[in-house]
Amino acid sequence: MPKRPVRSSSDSGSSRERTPKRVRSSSPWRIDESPSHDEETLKIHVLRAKMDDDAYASLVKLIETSRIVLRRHRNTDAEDAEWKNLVFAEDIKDADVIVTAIRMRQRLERHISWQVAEPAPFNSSTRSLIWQKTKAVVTPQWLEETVRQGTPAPCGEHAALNDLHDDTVRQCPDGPNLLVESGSTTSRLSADIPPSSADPAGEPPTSTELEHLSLSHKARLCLFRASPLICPNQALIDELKIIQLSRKLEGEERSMLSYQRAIAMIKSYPHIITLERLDNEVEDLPYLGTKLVAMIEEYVTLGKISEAESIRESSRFQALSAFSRIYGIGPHTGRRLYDLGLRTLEELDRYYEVTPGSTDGSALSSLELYSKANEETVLEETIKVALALRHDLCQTISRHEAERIGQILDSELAHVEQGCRTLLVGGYRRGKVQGNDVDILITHPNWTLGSQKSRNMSKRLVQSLRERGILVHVMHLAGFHGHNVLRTHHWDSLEKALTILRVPSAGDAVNAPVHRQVDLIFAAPEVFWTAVVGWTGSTMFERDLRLWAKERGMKFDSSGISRRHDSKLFFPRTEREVFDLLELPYIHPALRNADA
DNA sequence: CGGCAATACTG
DNA sequence: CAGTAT
DNA sequence: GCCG
Repeated sequence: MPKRPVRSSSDSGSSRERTPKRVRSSSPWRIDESPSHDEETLKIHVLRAKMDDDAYASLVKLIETSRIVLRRHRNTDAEDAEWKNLVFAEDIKDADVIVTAIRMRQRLERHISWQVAEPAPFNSSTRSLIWQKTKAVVTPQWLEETVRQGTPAPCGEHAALNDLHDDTVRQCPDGPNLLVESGSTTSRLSADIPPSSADPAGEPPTSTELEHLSLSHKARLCLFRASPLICPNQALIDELKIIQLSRKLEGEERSMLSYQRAIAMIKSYPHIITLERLDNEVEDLPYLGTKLVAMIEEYVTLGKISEAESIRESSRFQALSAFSRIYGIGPHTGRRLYDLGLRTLEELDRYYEVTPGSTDGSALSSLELYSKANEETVLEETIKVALALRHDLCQTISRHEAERIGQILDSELAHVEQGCRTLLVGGYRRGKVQGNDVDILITHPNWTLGSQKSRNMSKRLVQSLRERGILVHVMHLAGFHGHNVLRTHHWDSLEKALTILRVPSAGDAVNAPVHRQVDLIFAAPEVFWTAVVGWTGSTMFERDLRLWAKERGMKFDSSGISRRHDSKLFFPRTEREVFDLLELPYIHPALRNADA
């Protein structure tokens, strides 16, 4: 039975959930699951022999753009994972893993000998033998599979040579202990090959043993697929994304959703789409209907999608997409500004700064709709700030800086209220190395229902940050009042503050810090793990979660999980319990990247 | 042909 | 209610 | 735009 008894409110402090080992950062409360200071790389060399240029290039690209997690234990908890960047090793001697298409020992030795022979020309065959035994030697499928899953595939399944099978297994970066787990991971592989097997979405596993089995790139919901950060068809996705964005900007919500779903589908498709694969398999995937298949075919044969091209070139699209990057300007406002003749952000500057008293007649008159000629509304103020800071806000934020911002917040929190815990969520938790904003989830053990204690924490923190000159602007401050519900003693179970911060960087006292958008989410301890899942994303993953929950008579949102008929609330005590409760297979955050 | 995530704030 | 944001 |  996946269900857990529900613990009621106040004593369910999530402090129990911390893994005592592997707490490395300065704040003892920080849930430190993927710190950069612990970051390592997994070096991979690709033997060029017996591979055409395209295959070689795509493998190298796959390596260079990927990031994976190693799991230490059988039941993967996010807190027990370690990130590795994949890097391409020029020199085979530096590699931890060797990828080759060669399947015969004699040929392999020839190629490996060359490269070893260079620094140590004599006795190369002996030498090559030695370090074959220090590295895993695997097929390209291992790499594809690894990237697809976001975590190392079992080397035993992909050993390039039978002779070296045992050495390869021993040297596998997922470690010998994971191989024991296989059964699941391994047999899931074969799910690719036969078309067979019922759609797992229709019949979810009830046992955690079957979790991996239930993941299939053919599933309708991304909850049952593995969606890695980068995928083999990224260029195609970039094209479709243009069309998707265009639909959104033009107000075609539904069409936009279809593209988003198609993109998510492709995102979890583990192979490069060729014409052959398109005919055999891809065209039957969910959400790839007539129109999308036609576009994919166009892309596969011509290397581009004409509609995407023309959208890219259209000045309307360029203007609308630029406008919509400004906080507070969405599709509708963007189109109206465009209709007023505005085309660039510089023109927007003038618009929002010049109060619409009178200037040139034509366009400006209708601007009165915006501000009632008297007070500057909050929205306008926010738009002005966002416009003024756009050069900062558009710069991407490195994971390193995101983590640093998290640390600053930790220390700031510490003197606002003792005992806070924070967790970096959003894209960074899914493994992104850069992003446009930073999402930080905050909780406090004493944050309980009846007690006023540490409510208003958001306000106090905001106040304190403002006094220190760190907080520049609050876009939006919201007390997210739980489920309206009757007998829910839950009032402030979740609040959020969307802010602009300027965090002084440690080493650099010279340059002014860049303004960053930081979303602070405050969750009561009972809903902490629900909030974690709700704020880790990706967007499609969240939509599918809610969809799935609804189909099963449950209601999911980041401030709580409840049963629809009786509104009974559930308070999962780990992230995994959230999945169990919804009868879903656990998916590591790194595999929730269902958006482009 | 209806439905597509769900919720809160602003104006 | 429509629009925007998460 | 696609699904049930």
